Amino acid sequence: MVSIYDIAKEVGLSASTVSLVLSGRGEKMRISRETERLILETANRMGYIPNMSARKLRTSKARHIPEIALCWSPTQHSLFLNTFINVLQDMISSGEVREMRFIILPYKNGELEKLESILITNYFNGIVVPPVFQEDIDFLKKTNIQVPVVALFGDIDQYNLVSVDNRKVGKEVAEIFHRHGHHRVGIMQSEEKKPALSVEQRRSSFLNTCQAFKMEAEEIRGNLPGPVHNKVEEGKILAEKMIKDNDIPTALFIQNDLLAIGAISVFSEQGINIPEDMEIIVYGVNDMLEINNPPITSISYPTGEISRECILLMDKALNRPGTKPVRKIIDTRYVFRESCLY
Amino acid sequence: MVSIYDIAKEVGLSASTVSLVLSGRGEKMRISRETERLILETANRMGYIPNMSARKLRTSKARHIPEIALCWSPTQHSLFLNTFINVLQDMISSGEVREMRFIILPYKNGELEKLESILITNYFNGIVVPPVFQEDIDFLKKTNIQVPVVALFGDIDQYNLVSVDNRKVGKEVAEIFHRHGHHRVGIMQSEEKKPALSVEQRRSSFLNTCQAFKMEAEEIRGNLPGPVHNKVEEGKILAEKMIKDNDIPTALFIQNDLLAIGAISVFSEQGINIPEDMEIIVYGVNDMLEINNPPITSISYPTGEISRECILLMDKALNRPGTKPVRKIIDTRYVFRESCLY
DNA sequence: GTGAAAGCGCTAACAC
DNA sequence: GTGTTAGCGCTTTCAC
Repeated sequence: MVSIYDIAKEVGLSASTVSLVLSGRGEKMRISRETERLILETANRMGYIPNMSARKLRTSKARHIPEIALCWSPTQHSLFLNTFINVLQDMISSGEVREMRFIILPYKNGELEKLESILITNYFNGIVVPPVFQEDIDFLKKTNIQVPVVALFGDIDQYNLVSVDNRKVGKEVAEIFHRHGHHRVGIMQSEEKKPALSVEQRRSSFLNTCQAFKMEAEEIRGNLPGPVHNKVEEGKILAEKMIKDNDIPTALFIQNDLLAIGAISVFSEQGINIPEDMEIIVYGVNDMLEINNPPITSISYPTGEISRECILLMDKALNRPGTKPVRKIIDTRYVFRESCLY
Repeated sequence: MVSIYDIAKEVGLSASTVSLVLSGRGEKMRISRETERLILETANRMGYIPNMSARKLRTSKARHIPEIALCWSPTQHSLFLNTFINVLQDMISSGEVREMRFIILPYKNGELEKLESILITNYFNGIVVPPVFQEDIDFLKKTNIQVPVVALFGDIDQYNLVSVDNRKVGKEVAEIFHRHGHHRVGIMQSEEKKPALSVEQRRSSFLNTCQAFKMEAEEIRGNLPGPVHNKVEEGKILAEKMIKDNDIPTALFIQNDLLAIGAISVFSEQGINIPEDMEIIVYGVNDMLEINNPPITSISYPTGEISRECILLMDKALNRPGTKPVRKIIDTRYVFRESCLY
């Protein structure tokens, strides 16, 4: 990497002159226009990029602001990151937690491992990571990270955890359906090559509980015409298949809000009455569910609280490094509406 | 701020011993258990937080990775940030642009100024900022930022710009309505204390064009019962007001997807036929619009392209600092559906 | 087992 | 106008 010394050598001047010019104070310090031009040009030609670590180290009179890596995968719910940022700002400006900065480290589901070299360099004061696949969890388990880690999913002993209890959600939905006297229920989720582990946990727990209650439980599956990027569309396709196969359970658990919106629109078109013919509970949050006719019962991932607890935990971990990891399970929020009353 | 020297002095040992212990290599270097415990405890008690700038500077054999500030306000569309991250990852891993890291700097609409001290310290290799209110633009205009800046909105001569032409959108929608022979049209937007400047630009341009075409244009306004956080709900309220006042134009431009979903659900309940009684064009993107009955014509903010161009521009600016700022205007994407055919 | 010292890239005070 | 020098906080080599 090219430093100001390289530039200085190249143009036959001292590093301080180069520094002066590059930080835009050449004029003020009365560096000659010719020198200035030469330095700028050379820096440009040599592809100079200032090393912010050096600059910060040299000039910061104030304290160092902790830098936290925020590993992010595309399948996180889009609302989550926005919420996280809002909550962060509120908590910092209210003085509830110390100032900290989040650096985005993108990764793809199942490929968290690719960030290994970055994460183990210890170039961050902390790490926030929502693992999605088992591979990501396995990677975290086996990797020895020296800085505080807050995971947003997964069973990893050595790190802090803020999460929801997905198994409990699956179980509870089945219990509600059982309490309502259903004998034939269904569960619908997106047909991805590989589902997120959280989806899988809710699913298996739902199915197991149904079995325990002797309810016939069916998984809604459909052959999709190639990859479907649009979950609303996918919901429609799955619902159409149900109807075609005359496979209509009396209660349905839909694992995604967009999927639900698509499916429900088909049900209402096809004259399936909700909740009379079929009760519906949706995991996810979407204003649409509320204004649907009838309004749809939903269980939502508490983005605000998760963000809040995550930031709180990171703050504590920064202040008291080496303390035992904390596991914080946040309750999901049930909003009972007409599609499936309590 | 407390450094390893402070700790060393406190425990009466040398900085290198402290460093060894704190970086978890005490065992390997056969530091005594007692010393180790003492150092750890003292560091904890004194609130030691490692200075990553110093660590990076000292240990990085590799080149410095540019650090870009990403100013983010809560009103940015939630999908945008996710898209940005995905696009970023693709572009970096494909080698299209150099590696760079984004640091999130949250700000509230109109309060970008509060980031001034951070932004002018030059602690970042670049800055990406989507200003929302005029105050934010004014702040950027008057502030002398030394590093490359890519703005995602606003007329600011000295910085790069990647944006859409909001005025053109407003004008074009009015033109479509005129071409379809409408005489009485309407525009609906969220009743916020203070609208984003982009919304305002589309609005005034729409209204001006309507006037030029001698179309009667009406702004849909409603007294909301207190603050409405839910835009779908707000859309319903506004639509209900239209119906109550018997104020139904033959063509309507709705400036937000969620607003539209709420409004349209009311229209269809109340027997207003789309497009026969009223044509509708929506600014925004939502899978819902596509599966509505009838499907809704929409104009979407091209998050992917904007992200792409923004990252491309930043990459160029890093490689060639001091080159003239570029203004890149991206076309919005029209998807004509039944609610208003081309 | 622990300490001394060098040096990462940069800025700024001061010297000339 | 430009150069010399010290030092930001940390890690690491080498010495003892």
